[in-house]
Amino acid sequence: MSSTKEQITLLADELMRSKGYNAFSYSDISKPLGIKNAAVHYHFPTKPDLALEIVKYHSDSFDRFTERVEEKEALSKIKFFLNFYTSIQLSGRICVIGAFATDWNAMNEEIQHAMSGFTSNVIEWITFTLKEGHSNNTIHLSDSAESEALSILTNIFAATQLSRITGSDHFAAIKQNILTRITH
Amino acid sequence: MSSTKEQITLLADELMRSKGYNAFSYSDISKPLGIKNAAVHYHFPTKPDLALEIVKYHSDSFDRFTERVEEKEALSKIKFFLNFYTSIQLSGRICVIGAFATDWNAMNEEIQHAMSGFTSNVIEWITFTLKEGHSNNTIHLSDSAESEALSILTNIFAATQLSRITGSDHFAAIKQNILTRITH
DNA sequence: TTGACTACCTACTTATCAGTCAGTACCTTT
DNA sequence: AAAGGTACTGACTGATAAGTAGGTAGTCAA
Repeated sequence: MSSTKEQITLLADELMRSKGYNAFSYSDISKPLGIKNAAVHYHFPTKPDLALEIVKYHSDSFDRFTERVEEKEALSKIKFFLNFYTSIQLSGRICVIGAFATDWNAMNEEIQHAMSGFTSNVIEWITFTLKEGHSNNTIHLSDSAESEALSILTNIFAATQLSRITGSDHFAAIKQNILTRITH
Repeated sequence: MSSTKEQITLLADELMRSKGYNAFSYSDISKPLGIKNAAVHYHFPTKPDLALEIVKYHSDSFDRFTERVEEKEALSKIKFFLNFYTSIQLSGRICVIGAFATDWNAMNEEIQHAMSGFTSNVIEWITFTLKEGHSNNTIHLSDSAESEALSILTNIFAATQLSRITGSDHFAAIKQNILTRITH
């Protein structure tokens, strides 16, 4: 049902987050989809165009996520957010933030700008949600909401990276540590 | 004073951690050093050989670091460790753990094994140091030493990545958050 | 002083990369 | 039925990638 353009985006995202931006080629996309390289270039003239689409895809996904959980309790929202990273970890991928950060200096300004905006949105959402939970006594904060948000975000996205190297037990431990910190 | 081999290793490490493993070529190394591509291949026949040397370099550096701070107080050791990451952040690089994690599935088993060993050593050292500080009441722990170690490590190495995207203020906030947590 | 070794260089190969362009089949719309 | 747009394919190109073969200058030990 999904269009070729969507299939390309999804596969490129998968490749980007499993091997890295410069480790996959247009052939790695065209071959599994049974199309030609030129077809990929038709939808995304250059590789940076494709990278930009990946950022937009994550941006849209995150927006839809925040809408889906909007009516839930603050602590529940954070748990859903962390569970989303569990699914990333289980599929052997890493968070898009870490993937782009590594190749940052190989990216153009447009992509950097889009990634900055997306990442800021994520930080703002966590910060706001922590404040929300703090104000109704369901979430404990021992530092400013933004500092705690930054701490949680770096913990969980780096956990997807670290668990690649040292195993999934470490992901679980880090996730649990976050929950212990904000609920104790 | 430093040999060509050392210069190659240092530059490759710099490139790896600023652009990513697959974004630099042997030409990016040979040109700035005023040597030919073949000279780089003489010291490191293949690119994986070069990547392995980078891991060994960080492994050795970390061993020397732990020896240097051996006689210091536990909290001081952690502060030196975090300050090391500040210098990484200031030079615009990212931690080698994050750099290899992103390109993990593009690395061979030998490199993965070396990185796993190195990363485990880092985790063990932090864990041991936290226990040391906890036993003489200079470091506060609200979870197991290993979980706290994993949390601190992911915080600080992801902070070098995140600050690329959203600015160095976030690095400072995350670093401060770690210190607040273990000293409060 | 001969022979081996180290640390290169010159010149090359093969593969793959991103990207291009002319052409075409198949819809719509008019 | 003609015209135009969409979504491709086939057949390229030029650049660059990693890697190699063969030669050479300098060092050093016997």
